[in-house]
Amino acid sequence: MDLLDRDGLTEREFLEQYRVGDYERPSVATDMVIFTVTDAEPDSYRKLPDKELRILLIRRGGHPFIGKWALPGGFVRPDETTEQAAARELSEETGVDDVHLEQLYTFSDVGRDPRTWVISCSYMALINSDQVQLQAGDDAADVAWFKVSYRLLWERKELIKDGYVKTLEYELKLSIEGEELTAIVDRTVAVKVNSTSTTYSIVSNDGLAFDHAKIIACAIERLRGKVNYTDIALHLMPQLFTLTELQQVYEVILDKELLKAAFRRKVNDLVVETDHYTENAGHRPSRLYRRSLED
Amino acid sequence: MDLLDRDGLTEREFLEQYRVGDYERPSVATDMVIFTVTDAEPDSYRKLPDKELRILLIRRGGHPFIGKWALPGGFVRPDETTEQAAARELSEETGVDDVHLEQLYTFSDVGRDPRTWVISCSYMALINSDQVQLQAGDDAADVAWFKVSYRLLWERKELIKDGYVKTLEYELKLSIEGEELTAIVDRTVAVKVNSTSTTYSIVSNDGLAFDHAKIIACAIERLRGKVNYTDIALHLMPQLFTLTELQQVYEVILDKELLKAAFRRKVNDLVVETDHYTENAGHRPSRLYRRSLED
DNA sequence: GCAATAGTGTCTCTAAGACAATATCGT
DNA sequence: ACGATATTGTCTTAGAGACACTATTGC
Repeated sequence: MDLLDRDGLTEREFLEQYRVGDYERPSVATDMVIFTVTDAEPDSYRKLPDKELRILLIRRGGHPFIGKWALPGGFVRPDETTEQAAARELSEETGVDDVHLEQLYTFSDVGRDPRTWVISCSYMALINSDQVQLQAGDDAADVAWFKVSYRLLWERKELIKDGYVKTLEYELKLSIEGEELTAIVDRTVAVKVNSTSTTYSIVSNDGLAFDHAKIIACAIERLRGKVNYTDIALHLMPQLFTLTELQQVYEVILDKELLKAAFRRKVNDLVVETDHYTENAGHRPSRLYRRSLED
Repeated sequence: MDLLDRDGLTEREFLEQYRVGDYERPSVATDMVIFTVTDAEPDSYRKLPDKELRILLIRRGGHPFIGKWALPGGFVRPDETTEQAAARELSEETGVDDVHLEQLYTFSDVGRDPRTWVISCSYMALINSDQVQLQAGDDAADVAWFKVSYRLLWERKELIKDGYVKTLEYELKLSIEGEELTAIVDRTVAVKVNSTSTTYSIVSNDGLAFDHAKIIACAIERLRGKVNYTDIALHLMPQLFTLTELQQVYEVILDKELLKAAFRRKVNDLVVETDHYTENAGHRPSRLYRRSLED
């Protein structure tokens, strides 16, 4: 049963004598887009607070991109998977480990890291604000939860030979008290007879390190897509929540308003009602729900 | 504007003196799942041929996994992206370059390659049988287009503390004249209060190298998912095709029968009718369509 | 009572499922 | 004429969008 290769070696013999060639290898890192939802300050008494979608960024303390903000991340070790590396980073950075974690995309543009050849496998994590202590950082001047806004600025469709090219330009705005980062990201879809390809490019970028504006854009689009056909948004909710709060989270993710009746029908199977209600709200109390673990 | 780091260096100075550390780096490869559709031999005169979904595999000529079949792939070079590496492999292997190419997932299980630490960024390509010459290989005894079948064998749901674990077991069968490879792949979805995670594992595997059964399963699931809400299947069609042929392609991908009337309504916006018809079919001729380049 | 939110009812419109009826070729 | 496929029609059902109406609290 032991097959021999051209040199007459068995597989075991081959592996014993195997030496890693000295061709060049990249560093492989993971970068994480960690989302959570927070409450804004309510405008007036008895009004419900607005929800805000936020992601965690870290200010770089060394070159390259010193002083710029970057996604949390780090290099993958030989004894772990990229997913384990991402979970490790997440735990180090936020102290949380039971979260929704999902691989996004692997970025490998030549020159994306000016130091050396680095390929980044990006992940998205969703945390509810119960789990993580915001602003509580110790030396936290260099770690912050930025409010996210991602809006389509314009789109253009250009006909070419055997197809067309469609360009969508988005503005990504990340803000905290006293600081605002803005990046413009293009998504270009080239449709030809036999192929369709999509590429992202950074048009301008103020304050974000590396190609992280692309990674964040990619994460937001994934999140927006999945919100519509999965229960992914429930990972951003605390244990108990009202349907209005859930709807606000959907709205802040999708950046558009939803109809109440239709929304409640839609999420009906994703949640379970409890016997608890909100109190002292200045208006009619609301039933509290929890995530359904059925299906 | 030139910020200095702790050592008093500007970014330029830092990059000039930067040396790659000697911590371990992985090799990064791309593996490609290349799909196409072929016609089976028709049973009788005047019957339409059935469609078959196929992928390209290469028989390994050296250790490890000598004699087993593997996905085409190769290592990524420092001057190219993973996508360019995939396109290069595809072109070398099939001679085709204007195809639908899409990143799937990055696999990094420890020990997935017995030689050394290899992380694989997998891609899926869709080509139509017009573009590639099947069976035409020169030294093609070691390259073959395997017919694909991927079926759910059973599913189980087990309740655990704070959630449940759902396991779906699939049989992946790859066959050519005189050879059949079978792998059993489990997809396990663990749903807990704060997290949902999905993992694939290979239960048994007869004839496929590395973890390629997982990669193929991942590709088929992506293809099945996208067929329902994109025009991705049209990349498997020749320039001109009948709606019945298109329906057969959908059916062989999804492994289930569709209703004709509903199917035609659904794909109506994805195709454009032409003035051509099939001829000499032994029955009523069918209008030929082409892929729509609108939307 | 009033402001604000909670929760439900219903009409319409669209898309999908199911099935049937008719059309048109090659032999 | 017959076998096989092509193409269209329509009834039903499910879901989303739109909008309106009633309910309930704290102040």
